[in-house]
Amino acid sequence: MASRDRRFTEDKTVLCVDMDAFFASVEQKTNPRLRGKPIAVIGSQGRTVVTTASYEARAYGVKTGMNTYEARRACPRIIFVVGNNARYTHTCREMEKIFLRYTPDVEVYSVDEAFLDITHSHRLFGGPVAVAAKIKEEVRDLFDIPCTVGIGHNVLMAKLASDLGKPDGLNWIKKEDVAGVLDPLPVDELWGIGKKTAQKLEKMGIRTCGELGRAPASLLRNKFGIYGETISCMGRGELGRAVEPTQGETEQVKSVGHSITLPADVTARADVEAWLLRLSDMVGRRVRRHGLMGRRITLTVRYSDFETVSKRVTLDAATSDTHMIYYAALKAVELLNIKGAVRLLGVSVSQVGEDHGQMHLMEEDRKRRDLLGAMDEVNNRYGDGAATWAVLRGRAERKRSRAGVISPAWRPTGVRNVQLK
DNA sequence: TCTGGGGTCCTAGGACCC
DNA sequence: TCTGGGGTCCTAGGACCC
Repeated sequence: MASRDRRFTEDKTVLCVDMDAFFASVEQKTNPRLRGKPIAVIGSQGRTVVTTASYEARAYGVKTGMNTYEARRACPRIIFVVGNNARYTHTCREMEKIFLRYTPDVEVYSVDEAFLDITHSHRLFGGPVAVAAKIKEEVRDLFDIPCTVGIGHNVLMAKLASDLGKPDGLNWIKKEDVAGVLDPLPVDELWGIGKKTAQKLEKMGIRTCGELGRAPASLLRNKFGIYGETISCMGRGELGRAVEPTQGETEQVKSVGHSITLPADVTARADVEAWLLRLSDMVGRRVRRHGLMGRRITLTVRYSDFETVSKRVTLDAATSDTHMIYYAALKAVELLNIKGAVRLLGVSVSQVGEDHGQMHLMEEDRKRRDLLGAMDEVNNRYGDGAATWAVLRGRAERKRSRAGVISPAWRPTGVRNVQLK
């Protein structure tokens, strides 16, 4: 059914605005000494990977996802810069204001990428190319950073146009040119087809989008299920997913979570518990800030050999309480029977819904809720960790990094703004 | 100095019921 | 007793994205 919707959606005029090496560009703009140099933006200190490499670094082969060791081997002069999340989300917010001048249908897909449906507005500004050019110019004027704008008749083609147009490009894949562009294009250049699917397709003798689009849909359906129908359409440049305007602060999410690769592997149960309390508190605060509650708690554990396992615990009632989340995580630890050195821990809350307030809280519960509220206020005003739990002292808390984490998947508003403040 | 962190969606397989 | 089949709900894990 979803695939059928995808097939028969009418043509639109869609822009994909994608910042070029966004985090690196912002850092180079902010700090002139970094301009023209190979830099890599990384998460917090410790065991981390390259989040964004500047184009100067990419010339040496530095790529997103490389660990710092590999990056330095590829480019000995590389400068590592710890990311500044507040700066990126601020820039993203300001950019959204520019987009909204051209259409109300703006989907801020991530902190560095947005889709604009300009089907009904582009004529006011002189057509799709004029809109794209104006947006590029305004972004350049205001922020002094480059972006690439792709134009297509749907989201899939707009995205592909921007990918093919990078960097600092303006690329329109007109409908009549779609087949010609797709025919020789490797399948994994399409948005939604990754390495694994590309490998499976290759075994079937399908390497290009042209081959994918011409392959019998029944064959793909048998091999990939519903997804097979979707990629069959994608091979022909059809993907009807509409631009979904961002809801801002009222946006609904399905899960809220945090995870961390520990500064060093831990084996002691007390260390695991201390980190879990810290993660539970981060999750609880974010959930409470947005007036949400969730019923399902998922613990994720990655061992030193990178084996990653998870355990879900479903509560009798939804909660936003740090301690309820924490106790559920501890229960999951018991069920998992953790053995060996732990590299990463994650806690997330799902089956999330709005907190409508509890009419008949017990006295105990009300006290706890008041305490959490007071702690949230202190932390929001004075910074993460100003008010914390006694057990954290000397363990996880001491190792807390100032930088926090950065993730390109963030959005500037709503629950998916991950900044804890 | 080996390999981040935030999400969404789909599927296989087990439990349970009729 | 030598073993149905359909439906639903739940969980763990995988693929994909930025």
